[in-house]
Amino acid sequence: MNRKSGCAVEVTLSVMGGTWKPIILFHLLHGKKRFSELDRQIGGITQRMLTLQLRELEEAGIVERTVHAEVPPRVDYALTALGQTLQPVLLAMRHWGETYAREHLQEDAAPAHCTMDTEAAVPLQRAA
Amino acid sequence: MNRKSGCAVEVTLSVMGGTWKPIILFHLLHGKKRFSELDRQIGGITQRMLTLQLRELEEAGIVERTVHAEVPPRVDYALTALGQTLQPVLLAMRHWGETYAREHLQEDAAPAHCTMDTEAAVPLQRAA
DNA sequence: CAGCATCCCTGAAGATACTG
DNA sequence: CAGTATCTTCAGGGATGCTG
Repeated sequence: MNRKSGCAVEVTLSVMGGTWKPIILFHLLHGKKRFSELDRQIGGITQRMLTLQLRELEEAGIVERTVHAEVPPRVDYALTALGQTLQPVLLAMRHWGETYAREHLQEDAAPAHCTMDTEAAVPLQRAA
Repeated sequence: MNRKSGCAVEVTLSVMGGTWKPIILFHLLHGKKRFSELDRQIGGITQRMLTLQLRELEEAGIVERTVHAEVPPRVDYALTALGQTLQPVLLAMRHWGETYAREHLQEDAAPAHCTMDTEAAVPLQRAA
């Protein structure tokens, strides 16, 4: 746990900070996803990174990993109740990014898989 | 600009991501601050890092740098109107961090300089 | 399919010293 | 006071190949 100056912001960062975690979490807001789905939907991530990040999120109690004892193997990941509470943060980030891109970058909006209906996605279970 | 998978979240991250930027921005929510004030209030950051991060934020149009032509030299930093729009994101992060720390880390809340009255701080100028 | 193991590399961040 | 200038370290991340 990294708490350089003891700020609550850093606690959040230590859990969902980094290059990939916010993106992974964002895709999971949609609902549970399989490893390969995440792999495909998040362009550019390596399997190694995806695995590592998912493990860290799992250890922080943010995502839940379910292994189905089948052949071929199937594993899916979903946000835990605690993970759901990150929704406001993630949505705030997305909203800001969209506005910034639109008003300051003059680029088109994010592609469909990112502009997905997250507002109407999974309802918050613990507004904390 | 890093847009690996084109997500709006990444746009936000590219602007306010990293180890120090959120913390710096957080301290600036309070109002304008001098270089040395930030240096002191953010425990553990080096002058070099502080300078670098502030320059990047300045270039992104998030903070404004004001040089006072005096002796001894004085420079202060403040959020621009655009920077103010990050408030919701920052506050959401802090709020989540506080709750997480309280409920899952069983540690005391953040120190005073972080629990500062940011809710009542500078009002949003462009809710975007 | 999901994911480890290995090796490698870059770039973010730190330490320290100096200056207009 | 508010930075620069160097040098160094190291962890985040990439590529590839193998396996239960």
